[in-house]
Amino acid sequence: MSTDCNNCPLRKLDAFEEMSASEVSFMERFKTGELEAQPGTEIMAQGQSSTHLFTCLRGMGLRYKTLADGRRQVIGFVLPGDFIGLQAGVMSEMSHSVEASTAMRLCTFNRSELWTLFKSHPARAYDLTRIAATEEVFLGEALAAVGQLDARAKVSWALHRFYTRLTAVKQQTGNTVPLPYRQQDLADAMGLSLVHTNKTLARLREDQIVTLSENQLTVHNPTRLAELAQAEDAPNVKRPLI
Amino acid sequence: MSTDCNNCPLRKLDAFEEMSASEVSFMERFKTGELEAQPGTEIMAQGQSSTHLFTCLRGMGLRYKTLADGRRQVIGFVLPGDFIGLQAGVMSEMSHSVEASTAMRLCTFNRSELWTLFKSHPARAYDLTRIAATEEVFLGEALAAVGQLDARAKVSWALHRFYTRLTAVKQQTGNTVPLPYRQQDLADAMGLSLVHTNKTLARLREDQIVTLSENQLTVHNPTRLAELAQAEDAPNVKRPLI
DNA sequence: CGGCGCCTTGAAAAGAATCAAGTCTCGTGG
DNA sequence: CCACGAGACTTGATTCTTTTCAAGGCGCCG
Repeated sequence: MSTDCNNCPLRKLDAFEEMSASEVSFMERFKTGELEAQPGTEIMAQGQSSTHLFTCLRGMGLRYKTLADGRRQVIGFVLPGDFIGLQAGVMSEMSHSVEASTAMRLCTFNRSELWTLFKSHPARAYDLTRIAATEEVFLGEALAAVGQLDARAKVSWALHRFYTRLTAVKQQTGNTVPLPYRQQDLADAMGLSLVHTNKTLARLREDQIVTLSENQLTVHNPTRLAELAQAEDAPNVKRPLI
Repeated sequence: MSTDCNNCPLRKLDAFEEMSASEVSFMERFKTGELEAQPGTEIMAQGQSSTHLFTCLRGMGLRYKTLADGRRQVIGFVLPGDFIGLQAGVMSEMSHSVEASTAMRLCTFNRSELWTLFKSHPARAYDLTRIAATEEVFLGEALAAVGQLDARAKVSWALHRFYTRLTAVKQQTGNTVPLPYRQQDLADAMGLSLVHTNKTLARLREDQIVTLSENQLTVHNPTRLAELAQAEDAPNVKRPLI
């Protein structure tokens, strides 16, 4: 039932770093099990603590914050290989919620073991810090996109980022990837209204840049999309997997 | 000339955690010196690596990203106690630049010693991760503000956050704090135009909420400001100091 | 004195939000 | 088997927030 860390399908991917045998065996002990989350399930709740931490093994989700007035800001998309709950792990509580958009399979860890990880496996602790720093970079880019770009560029940015990340974990077939989010999710991610997001998507489709339908994103013109998104070409470095 | 970590003026503040004697002595060794940065100096540059990491001891600065089209997004404000260069430390390069707005005094550390820190001082490594996670929380809130609030709330949010943070490190006198940033900086932080930011500030002044002039921010009505900013009252936890 | 950087203010233009229907699909229950 | 309703996606019309354009003021320094 549960996947052995030795045979972790993610770690084989180019996107992730290799791990020494002793590290793998530590991860094997660190991992307490697996969890299947149904679409729509809230995996972690804003303001709550959690005894468990997760790594997304399969499926996709959404990170979001709920504001005092009820508005929602989508903070990011959870894709295979993403770590969930770092904040709950090292701080008192989560600053955002995490929800499953598709069915998701999660590796589970005990928060209480996190300190053991720091004490006995500094390399893994270092990796955790890198994951946090990577997340910070990501959020900085999102902030720049939401703050500075116009609607067309914002939507392009979100789709480009999503396409790039999903391609890195080999979820694409040709130039199309699954995209299990609603337009409302996209709108909430980029700070746009649903209506305007929809019209912007229609224009991108007319211009033969991307097509978004039936939970599938097809990129017809990757170059143009990257231009519109003002994408900074990341020097495709491998990232750690917890 | 250089401040002894034993007598660090910051660590005495309520905002920061205590540190054991052995930790202090490690920090003393970890710290390689101090640096005085003049206003306008670029302390770290986006896309560059750095052999040094810093903690801000005195003064204030600005983190920002420059986009492909030349626009600028201010990512955050650097205040006393803030760590600078975590990304350069654990990743190949910085994703944003850091600039001094006032004269700044910086504690300097060697990037090459960072790994020693992880190996020999797991508690300090844990603290570093918490700092990264805190930054992530911060950016998430900024993203929500920029994405969801209207101009008035955005400006209120920025001022409220600034006032709150600066008060925590005891830089206020009465209800006024120094604010060494230009309106353009504020505008770039919240994704607004300079003109609109200016008009919004004028309205907040008319409404007797805050006054911003001559590099001083005076908060006349803190309650109303927090309301407008939709501030989530943080459970004033102490944060680690590196 | 002149120029430069920053703040301020008014008017016009544009971009995005809101309002208001209407379509399509899919699952449910009569 | 079909009517029904919910949820997501579309589209047009209108409103309004925010940007852009333009110009003037003020303080400071060479």
